[in-house]
Amino acid sequence: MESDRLTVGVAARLSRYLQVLTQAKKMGRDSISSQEIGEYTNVNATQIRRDLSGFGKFGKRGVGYNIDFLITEIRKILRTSGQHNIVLIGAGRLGSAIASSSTFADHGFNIAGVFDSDPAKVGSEIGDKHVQDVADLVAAVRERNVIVGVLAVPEGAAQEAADALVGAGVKIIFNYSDALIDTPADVTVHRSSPVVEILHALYFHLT
Amino acid sequence: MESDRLTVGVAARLSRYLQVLTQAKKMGRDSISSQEIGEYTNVNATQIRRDLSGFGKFGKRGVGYNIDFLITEIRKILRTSGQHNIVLIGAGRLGSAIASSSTFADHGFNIAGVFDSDPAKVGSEIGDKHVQDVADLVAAVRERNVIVGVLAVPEGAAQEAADALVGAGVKIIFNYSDALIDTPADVTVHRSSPVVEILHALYFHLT
DNA sequence: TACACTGGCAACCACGTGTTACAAGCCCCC
DNA sequence: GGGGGCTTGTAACACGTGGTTGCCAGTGTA
Repeated sequence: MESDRLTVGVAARLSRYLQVLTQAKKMGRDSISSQEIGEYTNVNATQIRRDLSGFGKFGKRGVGYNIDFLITEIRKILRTSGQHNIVLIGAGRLGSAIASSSTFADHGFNIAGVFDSDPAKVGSEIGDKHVQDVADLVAAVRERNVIVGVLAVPEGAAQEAADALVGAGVKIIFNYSDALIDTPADVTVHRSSPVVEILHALYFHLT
Repeated sequence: MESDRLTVGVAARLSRYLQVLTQAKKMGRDSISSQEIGEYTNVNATQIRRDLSGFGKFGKRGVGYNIDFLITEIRKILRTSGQHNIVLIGAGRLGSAIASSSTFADHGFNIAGVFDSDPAKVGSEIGDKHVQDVADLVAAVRERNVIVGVLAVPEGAAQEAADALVGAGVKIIFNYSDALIDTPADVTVHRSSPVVEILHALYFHLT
C-alpha cells in the first residue's frame, strides 16, 4: 500500500462526503448517487466519482454507492477509522451546546473531558459529562492520548485556554471564537468561520 | 466601474482576510503585514499581495497595510459595506450563544430577530433581543429586507425551520446543524462543519 | 548612510478541476 | 426476455489558479 499523502483538496472533499453520508444514513437512506452527494456538497459529480474511483470501485453502476460501505472506506482512506479522544474547553452556552450535540460522536470523536476555569462551573454536569478544572487538563490529555482540543471560550480567554491546551500537548486546536491565537509551529489552529462563509455567499448572491 | 465577478477563490480569501483584520483591529493593532495575515489564514503571502494589488495599492512598503483602511476597501470590493439584517431561528443554547456573541455585529450583520417555535421560549429574552414566534417570521423578513437566515435548531427541526425561512423569502441559509436540507434552487445552504475540518486536519497530522 | 523589511509586479510552471464523451454494468418496466 | 434509462468508471483535454522565484521600489531604523 502506497502511503502517498492525499492532496488537500481530496482530503477536504472526502471529509465533506463523509458528513453527507453520515447524515444520509441517519435519515434511513442506504444508497446514494454521486450526483446527490454533489448537490449537498456543491462538488461536481464527476469530481466525486473521480475522487472515489482512485481508491477502488465502491459504487454500483445504475444504483449508486452503498452508504455504510462508503463511510467505512472513506474512513479507511482518511485513516481516521477508530475513535479519537478530544477535549473541550469552555462550559458556557456554546460549550454545552457542543457537548450535548451528537455531531462529534457521529464522526468517531469522543469528548474525553470538558474543562472550564470558572470555579462556579467546575463540578457541574453538562450532558453526561462533568466539568473539570483546567488544571486537570494535562493529566487528561496525556492519559487519553488526546490530539484535538476544542475551544469554546469567550474571545478574551481564548489565548490563555489555547496556551493551556498547547502546554498539555494538544496538536490540533479548533477555535470557535473569533480570537486570533498564537501557537508554536507544530500546533495547527482551525477556526469556525460562519460569518466568513456568509460574507462569501452574500457576495455571489448580490452578483 | 467594471462589474467583473470575483472568482470564488478570491472572494473566499478576501472574506478570511477581513476576519483576521477585524480581529487584529480589536486587539488594538493598526497595521499588519501580508506575511502575518498569511500566518493566520494559511494563505501564501505573495498570494495575499496579489489578491489585494489587483484592486489598488493599499499597502505601504516596509510597513504593511493600514487595518482600518484595508477593512474598508475589502468591504467595498465585496460590496458588503453596509449593514445587513439577518434572522436567527432557534433560541436554545446554540442560538443564544450566537445571539450574544459579537461575531455577527463585528462584520456588519445585525440580528433583526430571533425566532423559535417553542411557545415556552417565545417572549423570553436572550441578549438584548426578545424571542418571537416563527409565525411572525414572514413579516420580519419582508419588513427588514432580510436575505440571510441562520439556523440554530436541532437536527430534527432543521428542515421545517428551513422551509419557514424559504417561505418567508430568505435566500441564504446558514445551517448550524448537521442535517441535510432540501431547498429550491435559488436558495443556497451553507453548513458549519467544524467536524469536517477536524477530520481534515487530523489526516494531515497523522501524515 | 547602510540595512532590513515590505509591497508591487512579472514571468513561469505545476497542479487541480471542469468539461465532455463513452463504455460497462445494474435496475425496472414493458 | 428484452429494451431503455440510470449511474459508475475512466480517459482526454483545456483552462484557471495558485505556488514559486526574482527583482525593484519605497519605508523605517540603526
